Amino acid sequence: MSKPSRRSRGSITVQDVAREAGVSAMTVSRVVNGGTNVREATREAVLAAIAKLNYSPNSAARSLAAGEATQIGLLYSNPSAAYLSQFLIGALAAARRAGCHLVLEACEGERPEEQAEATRGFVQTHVQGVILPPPLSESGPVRAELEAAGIPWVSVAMGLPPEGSLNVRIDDFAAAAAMTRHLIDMGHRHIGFIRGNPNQTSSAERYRGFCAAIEEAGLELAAMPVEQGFFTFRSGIVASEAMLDLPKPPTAIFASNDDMAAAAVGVAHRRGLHVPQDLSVVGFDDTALATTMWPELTTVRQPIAAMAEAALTMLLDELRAPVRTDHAEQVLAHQLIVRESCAPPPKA
Amino acid sequence: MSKPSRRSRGSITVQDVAREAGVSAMTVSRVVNGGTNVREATREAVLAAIAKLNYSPNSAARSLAAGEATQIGLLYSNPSAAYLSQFLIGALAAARRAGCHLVLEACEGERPEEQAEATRGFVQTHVQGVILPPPLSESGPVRAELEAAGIPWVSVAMGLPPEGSLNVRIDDFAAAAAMTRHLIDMGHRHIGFIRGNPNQTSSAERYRGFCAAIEEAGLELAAMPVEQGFFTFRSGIVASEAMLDLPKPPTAIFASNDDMAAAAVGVAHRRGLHVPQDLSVVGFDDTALATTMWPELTTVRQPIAAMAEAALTMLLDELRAPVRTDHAEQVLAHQLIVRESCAPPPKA
DNA sequence: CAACTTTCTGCCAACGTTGTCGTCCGCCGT
DNA sequence: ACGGCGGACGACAACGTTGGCAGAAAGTTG
Repeated sequence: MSKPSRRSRGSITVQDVAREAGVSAMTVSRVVNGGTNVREATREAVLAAIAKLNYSPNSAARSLAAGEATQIGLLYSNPSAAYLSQFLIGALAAARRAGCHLVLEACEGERPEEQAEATRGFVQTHVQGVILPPPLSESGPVRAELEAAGIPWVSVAMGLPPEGSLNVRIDDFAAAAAMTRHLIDMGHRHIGFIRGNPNQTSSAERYRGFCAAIEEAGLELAAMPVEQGFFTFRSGIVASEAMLDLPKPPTAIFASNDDMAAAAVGVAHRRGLHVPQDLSVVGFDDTALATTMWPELTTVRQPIAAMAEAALTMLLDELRAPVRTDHAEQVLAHQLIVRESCAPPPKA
Repeated sequence: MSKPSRRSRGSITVQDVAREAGVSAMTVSRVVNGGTNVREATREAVLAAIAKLNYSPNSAARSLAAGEATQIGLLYSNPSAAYLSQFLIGALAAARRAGCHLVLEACEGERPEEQAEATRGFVQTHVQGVILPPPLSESGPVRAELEAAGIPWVSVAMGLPPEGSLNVRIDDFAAAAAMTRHLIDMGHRHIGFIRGNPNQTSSAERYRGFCAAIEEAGLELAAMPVEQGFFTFRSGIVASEAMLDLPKPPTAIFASNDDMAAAAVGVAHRRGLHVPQDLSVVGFDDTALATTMWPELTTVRQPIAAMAEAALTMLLDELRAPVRTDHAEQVLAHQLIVRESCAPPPKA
């Protein structure tokens, strides 16, 4: 017997499967991927051999041979940690299936130069494509830098994506409208709205959704208190205080994200208002925060992990496409999550 | 000119660098990794060529040729989302440097069979090693399954790791003692403690640290209210209510994690107690929650990302070691984060 | 200066997979 | 019945890197 090889990992390869099934390695490969032009009997034999030997393809060899994109960038700034972890889970799952690596890069700064800088650091590491979760999906400097380097990117969760961009999102407008309708259906007629950070188009879309539902119900939009927030907990405190200081405070507050909703609940408690008996509060995003507060928050759930997966898949399709596809958009379904922070308004 | 190759990626390879530097590909490889036995002049020439051509090694080819471990499992259950995102960031960074893939698997269930099941699913995907963040780092079924399959693993953040295990952690005992001392230094003499989930040894260690600091200060341990919690927000509510219902409630509450501390703050607010004027509350972990509440939480920060990196590195060392190293342990530094939820006790 | 040791460096093969292209076989139409 | 055609499959090379070995260069000693 010849000594096998100096550095054999002893793992099962296509060759082993091919021998077992009595076919060639190429046929095994064909069965494993897609499997066009393989006779049914052959396929079954191969599948049986795979099962018997417990074969799993070597992803390194696969990437090498196929010459596929292997480094995908993910530029994150500081969305809520809960958002990021869900996002990473989805992206990782898709990346592993595709056999590519995720390259993370943090971009903490707000300033344009900082964002451009982080992006350049990225370009130099030879990533073939970039995924941009919010709020960076809307950052001008980042996109300009990628454009200049000729690197394709996918924006995630933009409210209103520009024409010709690759993006994955939910329908912020419809979700916000549905939430507003839920409040109206409960009997609220005086609803405060805390807007999101204006640097994201989803803020505007959510506000639009709110307005549309109000008018659709025949209520007077101008009578609704609206405060500007910035998606941060602190901005939520300021906005809610302003709202509750009004001569006629609202009976419900719709905050554009969970952090600000949590702030509203905190402010209400501090003023001796009970939630939801005295004041209903609802949020948006369904982050972990929504269930680590009391009462638990009624909110809108985005399928974050699924959005990340869709983004990565879209990006890989783009990279592997022989010709540049001009534009792709995917809108995933959101979900209204009803918990305990919302009740009919107190009797006047 | 000969047409290059049917599937040339046009990327820079070692060959290009070698040609540019006037050496062989092997020498380039040696310079890139470690660079033992290369003359200084040669090294410089190679580095110059690398810089000039902007070369970056192909990780797929590298993994393939070196035959290194490429699939590392990460079995996560449901620690706080903030914890997981930090953990993933650290693990991903290390994984990319090492050129290996992270395989995630969720393990939501509490029941032993569910945990064993999730682990088996893992074993079948041919992961070479597994990282176990808390609370799974202490799960008997998971570890038994891995042991049976002969897959090495690294436990992260166990309080008191067993002999002969690979693990990365902080000193929970010292951290809890330091936090307790901080409260005592502020003047508190009557401090309540909410214990963590008994399924994790870090809970016991944190409690030990608390006790040690109390006795060290000459206070009577038996006089301190202690309630059992389970690291969840809800368990924190129950524990804090019990504590504040006491005839002589404590002036400060030390919760074994941030979620339970947030619950304590919520309960206090609901009873009209101001934090920190009437009651000080401190937590442990420094998750995102600590800064999305009001007041912001004094807590202990674990270097989560660094722990994940250390765990992955340790695991790879283990896998590549020719002989099984018997035992490795790494204790990273924690940090006391002082914020606003803590003040001297009210005058009696 | 010769003989020997040590440090460097290059050639070849191998890692496990997929793309290309050619061959073979059977089926169909005429 | 024969030529053509297309589907199924295999042989071979290539992907970019690293390990083993051998040979060259440099340094050391008598």
